[in-house]
Amino acid sequence: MQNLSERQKTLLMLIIRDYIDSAQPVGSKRLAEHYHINLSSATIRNEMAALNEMGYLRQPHTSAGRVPTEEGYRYFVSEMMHSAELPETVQHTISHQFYQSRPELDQWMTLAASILAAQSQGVSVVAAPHVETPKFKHVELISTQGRQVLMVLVMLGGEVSQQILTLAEPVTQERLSQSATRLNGLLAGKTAKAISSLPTRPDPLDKDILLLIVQDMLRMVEKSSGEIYTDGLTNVLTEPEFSESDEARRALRIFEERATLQDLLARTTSNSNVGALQVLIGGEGEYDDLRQCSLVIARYGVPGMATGALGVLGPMRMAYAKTIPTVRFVAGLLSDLVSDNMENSE
Amino acid sequence: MQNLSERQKTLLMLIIRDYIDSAQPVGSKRLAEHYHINLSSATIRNEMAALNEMGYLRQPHTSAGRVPTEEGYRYFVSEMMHSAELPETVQHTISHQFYQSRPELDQWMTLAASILAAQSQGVSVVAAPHVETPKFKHVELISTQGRQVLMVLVMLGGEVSQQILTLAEPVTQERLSQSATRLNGLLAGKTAKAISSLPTRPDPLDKDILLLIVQDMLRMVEKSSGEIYTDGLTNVLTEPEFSESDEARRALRIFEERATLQDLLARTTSNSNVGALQVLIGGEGEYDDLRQCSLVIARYGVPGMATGALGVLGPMRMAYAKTIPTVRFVAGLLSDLVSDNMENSE
DNA sequence: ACTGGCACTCTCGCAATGAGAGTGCTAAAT
DNA sequence: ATTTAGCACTCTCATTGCGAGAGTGCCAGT
Repeated sequence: MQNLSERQKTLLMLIIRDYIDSAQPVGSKRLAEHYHINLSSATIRNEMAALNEMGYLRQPHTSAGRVPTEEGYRYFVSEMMHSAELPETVQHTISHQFYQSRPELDQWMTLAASILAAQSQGVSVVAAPHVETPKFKHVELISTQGRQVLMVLVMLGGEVSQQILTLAEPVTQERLSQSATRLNGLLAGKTAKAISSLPTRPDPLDKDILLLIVQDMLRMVEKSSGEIYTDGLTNVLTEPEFSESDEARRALRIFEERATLQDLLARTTSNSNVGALQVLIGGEGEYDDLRQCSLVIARYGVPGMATGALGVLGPMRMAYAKTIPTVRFVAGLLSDLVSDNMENSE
Repeated sequence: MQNLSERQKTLLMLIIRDYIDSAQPVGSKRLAEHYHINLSSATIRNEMAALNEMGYLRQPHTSAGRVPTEEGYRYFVSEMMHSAELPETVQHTISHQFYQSRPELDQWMTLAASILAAQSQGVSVVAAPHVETPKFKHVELISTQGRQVLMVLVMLGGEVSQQILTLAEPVTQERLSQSATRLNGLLAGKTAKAISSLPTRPDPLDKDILLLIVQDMLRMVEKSSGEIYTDGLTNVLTEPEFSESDEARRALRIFEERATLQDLLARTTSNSNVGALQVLIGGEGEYDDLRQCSLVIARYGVPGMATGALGVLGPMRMAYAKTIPTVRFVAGLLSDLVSDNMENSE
């Protein structure tokens, strides 16, 4: 599979690059004319036939131009991966935006999503950093209305999670505060696991509330996984792939049901380390709805502490040359921000 | 403009109804055959010509069928408004879903959005109930990370609003809690206005923090306006209006920038009372991006206390007959839920 | 006041046609 | 042994022409 001659390689790269921004099958003549390679169209034809054979290209119909296959895109991406670097001016513009925004997670996530979408002309997804084994720092119980109580849980590292509890009967704010204070003393620095194995000695005062709270808190901490931000949905609607086939359009439904999206992002946790960038092309056989799409995705953050994921979804014919370095750069930037934040808090 | 004969009226209604679910210009012959009116196609033609003249119908090209104009839709809607009622079975199904969901605002909003989208096949928008002149109930300050503090503000009525503050320097949780306690005593039951006119007597201990907090809180309460939930974006992508012209597609951008969306919803505050249902057809000259769309919108809640808005956006050719009663019914349901909630808390 | 009939118009789908682009292969040239 | 020129062939796509179908407006007759 790696037995591509140097010439075949450059040719393949050229063809794919051309197809990516023309969206039309590219033929030998066009290639020979537009790019000044010192080769005749006939030679190119021969090489094309070879690339066809090897499975990197395919023809929509006999005697039309060539179009990259998934394999073709994979080769293209793996070749380009190393070389691609974001121009310094762009790097500066982006950094600038981050450092002049308010230093809040929420702002950063929104900004990251917006930058990724704008640069790549695709749909961006950013998952907030999340601590793998969160440790309890502080809890607050706030009565909002009748039997409803807002529980705000702060993890070591600053991650915040909240939930509304509906109690069996109204409880005053004073008693809630007392409970919270006791919990804070009891649970400081503990992980979810440590808490669950805590002796549940009956508490004469308000044990049922306490139990409920502990339970809910566990559930919350367990399932929590960085909040998800997206942007650029409308970008992709103008791409021919999406306005024609509604197969591609179905892919957008993913963005309405966050569940599969989280799934997709979670995938990167196991498969890759922070810094490594993955490109999923054509759903990789696993995600049927993404058969016509590509996903460029990366983890960011401080491994072992807090990590998140971010990426761009687009048509398979996406502008990898711009998207990949952008994703990589923004991931690096967020990693720095997260790690700065960590050190600050020690 | 109201000088429509009874026959013209029924004809117009029939034509529009037919066009709404066929999406194709409707002609006299087709009309005469499919619906057994005791009229010949020739007579219908005459009436159609009249309706054309009056501006309710128009022809895409000379001698094609007729298509409703905006005026036509307006007439259609205003006629149908009263009669339309949701079938009882559907009413029950919907109520059931609400009463068996967890009694949390967040759940209700999501559910409402999902029901509206599913019933109407359009894009739904639901704005959480919001108190016009919110009164302070409780504040909590929680240190999350370094200099960052999460401020959670609870209004009378149970509305919750939060914001992250970045202080000049780190402050311990104890001191934050003290400040919060003092604020709670000082501000209980006060409106934003009342707070702003409070004497800002310098506080020896931590006056700068206090000032900052009061300021930020005011800003927060001022600008806050019920959170917005949407659903069904993908519904509308299959409609011919959206997959063909990208003019319509541009309308969807509105859902990415929540600002204009809030604007749109806010419009209903001034224009209408709770219970009244508005139908904006073709953007009504004000919203250029919505020139091809219609918006069915209603306020819900308890006037003077907490109100919100909800609605459905779709192509001008939307299924009003289903959308309007659904919007009305869900608005009523949410009104009940909100008002129940109010009483509960007294 | 309605309807039947007629002439007319406009779209839409279908087939035919021809240009253009592309291919593969073979034979010549380097 | 590569590369190239040339040729025959294929397939798409845009254009054209044409007839069917649907629709209209109007006039004259019930």
